[in-house]
Amino acid sequence: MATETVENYLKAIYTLSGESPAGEAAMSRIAAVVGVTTGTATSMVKKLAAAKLARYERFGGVRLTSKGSRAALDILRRHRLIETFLVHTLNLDWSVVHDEAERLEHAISPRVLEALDRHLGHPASDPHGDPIPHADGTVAEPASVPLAACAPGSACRLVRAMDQREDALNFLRRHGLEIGSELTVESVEPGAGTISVKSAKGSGVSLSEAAARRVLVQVQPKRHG
Amino acid sequence: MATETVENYLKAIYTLSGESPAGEAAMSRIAAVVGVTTGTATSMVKKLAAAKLARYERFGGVRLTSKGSRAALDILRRHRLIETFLVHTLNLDWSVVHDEAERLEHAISPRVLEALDRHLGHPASDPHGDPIPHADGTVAEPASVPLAACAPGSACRLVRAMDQREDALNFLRRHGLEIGSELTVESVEPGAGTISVKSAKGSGVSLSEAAARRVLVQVQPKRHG
DNA sequence: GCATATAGTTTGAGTAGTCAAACTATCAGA
DNA sequence: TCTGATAGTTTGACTACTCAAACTATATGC
Ligand SMILES: [Mn+2]
Ligand SMILES: [Mn+2]
Ligand SMILES: [Mn+2]
Ligand SMILES: [Mn+2]
Repeated sequence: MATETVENYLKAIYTLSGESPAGEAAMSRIAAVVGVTTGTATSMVKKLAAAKLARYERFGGVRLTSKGSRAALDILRRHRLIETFLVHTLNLDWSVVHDEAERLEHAISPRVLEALDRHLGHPASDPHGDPIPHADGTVAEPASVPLAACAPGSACRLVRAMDQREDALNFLRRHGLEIGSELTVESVEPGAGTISVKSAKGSGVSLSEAAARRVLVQVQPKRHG
Repeated sequence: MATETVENYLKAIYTLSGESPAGEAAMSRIAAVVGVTTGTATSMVKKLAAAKLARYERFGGVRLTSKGSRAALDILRRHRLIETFLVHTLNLDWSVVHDEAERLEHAISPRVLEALDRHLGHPASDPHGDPIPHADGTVAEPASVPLAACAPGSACRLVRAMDQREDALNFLRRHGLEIGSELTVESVEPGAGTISVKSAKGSGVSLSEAAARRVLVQVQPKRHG
């Protein structure tokens, strides 16, 4: 197996590539996510390339090989199953489980992982709505749109919170915004750069456009009548 | 916190000291348990001494300071709660959980540990009968005697399996010897160096004296009539 | 087209942990 | 008391990872 360090780099490159239009990860972003200097990231990426886990050329972007993606998905599966366990079985709050899973994901064996998956009933997504990759390396990403793209009056269901920092998740929870919450877009103020929504339970709340881009929803079909 | 490596040395020194009459751990035993050469163990023990976790002098034995013992008990608490979780919640076999816990024990935070303890109902002992140290650093070691010390005809209850190697535990399980099993000592053959016992469920079985020294029992009070 | 800010790279040095092999203290037996 | 055998120590070298700081390519803005 890869070392804990290598696993963290693979996960960082995978998620950054997914967020970028070019499908590439920038060295400085990798360094920031992993928590090292860019010089350190450069030398590590060279090692990943030598191990055929990443493709990379000097001053060009970094992307994973299929071998590297497969490994990254495996780590993501571990991470998300552990988060699900921490919330469903141990009753920890969704705002704290990310950091816990960040360490446990490197210590769990395939045997324990599959026992966990069985115990949880093979969940499709984690407490933040992130899809859990299957053991065979496939992932089903349910269709969804950023809340920021919704027109005023839209009725939607919150399906995923992309920003998993503790305070971001606490903010959502405090305002009745959880995975599965039904909400209505009250108004969009491009001038102020805010979006006001109202959840079924909980009063209305305003989000910045940046925050609303990191909250994914499914627009509800219109009701008859 | 200490590194994973340091934690493994502390646990090794703690358990070896407990097994030795002098209350000391020999360098070669530490090296064997941790899985390094004796030279490596020597240099690591020096670091532990510098960190006030162990006391040691050249060519003398190694023992933990109170700070070191406290740390070792904390690791043992994590290890045993994790084993208990793996058996009770995830239904893994008692013969495989030791190795799994060996890695997970270094990745679990106090928050997750206490949630696990709550979820399991604050168990007093792990699947092998090893007592689980309390969060305050105390341990209750219930009285017990080695099966090897029991006279023929004794009725006892199996309370602890000290040899946690996979094949040793599988052997016991296969012959109906589990934690809590009632058993009777049928005969002791000093010539052959064996002890024959019979469990309530399961046929009789012979153990070597060495194996019987690592199985702890409580002698049952005699029944009336 | 050229300067410069930015992003990326290289180098040199350091920490943590490890091994192989040369070496040394200790203790038991002759 | 000497002599090995055994257990423990030391040294030198290696891997994996990291940073600070000097350096360099690339993209932008004028
Ligand atoms: Mn991680
Ligand atoms: Mn998640
Ligand atoms: Mn361990
Ligand atoms: Mn145990």
